[in-house]
Amino acid sequence: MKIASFNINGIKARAERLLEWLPESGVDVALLQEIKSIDANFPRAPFEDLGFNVETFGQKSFNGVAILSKLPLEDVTRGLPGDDSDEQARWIEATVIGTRALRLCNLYLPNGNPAPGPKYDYKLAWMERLRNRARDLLTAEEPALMAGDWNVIPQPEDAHNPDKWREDALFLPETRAAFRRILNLGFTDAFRAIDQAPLNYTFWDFQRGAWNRNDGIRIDHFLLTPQAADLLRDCRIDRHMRGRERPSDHVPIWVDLEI
DNA sequence: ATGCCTCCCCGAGGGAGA
Repeated sequence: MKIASFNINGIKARAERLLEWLPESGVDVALLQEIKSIDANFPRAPFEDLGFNVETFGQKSFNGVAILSKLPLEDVTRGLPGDDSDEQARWIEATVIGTRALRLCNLYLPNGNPAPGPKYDYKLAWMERLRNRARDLLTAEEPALMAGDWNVIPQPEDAHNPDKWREDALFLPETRAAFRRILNLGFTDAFRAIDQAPLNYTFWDFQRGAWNRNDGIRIDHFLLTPQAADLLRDCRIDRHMRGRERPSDHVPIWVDLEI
């Protein structure tokens, strides 16, 4: 089963790219972030015509996540547990059944800039809630994954120019420590399990010709439970998507699981 | 040193992104 994560930076602006990439890539499941759309305005029909089931958790203008799946999606839940007052649409879960069940958690982690400040406080609090959900996933001892735009640069080799990011919410020591606290519960960073090389990025800024200079960062990640990691066949980044017409600033990353 | 693009809202120009 091939499962991708893709921050599309607006479904209306990216529907065309997405509709050509889905058949090309042969993904079974696509976890989308930043749909920037309310559920009612998500253009479901063209994706359903390609054979995908569509589950969305959107909001007006900002954020918003969605799951496209060729297999039926079961037990869909919306919103990260732990704060009923949180109105930002950044988390959706569902189960797909292959040769066995796989729980999918699709996340759009807060950016957190400027740091310090209330936005950074929100990011760290959100990561603490995420850690609680992650712990419960491990307790189940089943194949599960948490994937999406984590807005975390885990290590210096995950940035072309790490010094530029030293004061940034994506790379501050406290951010990286919070990410490690989740990872060290017992998850596998799927990309690093497959490829340890530097210069592998998933985001390049629109400005300053970042793409042409490969001035990128690796911030889109797949974290696998041990039972999912046992099934990992491959994990790759579709970096060619950044060079297409009217691209997102992120590109897809995908895993192939033997399930 | 610097938000230099691109998206959203909508129908001007500001907020957000990372």
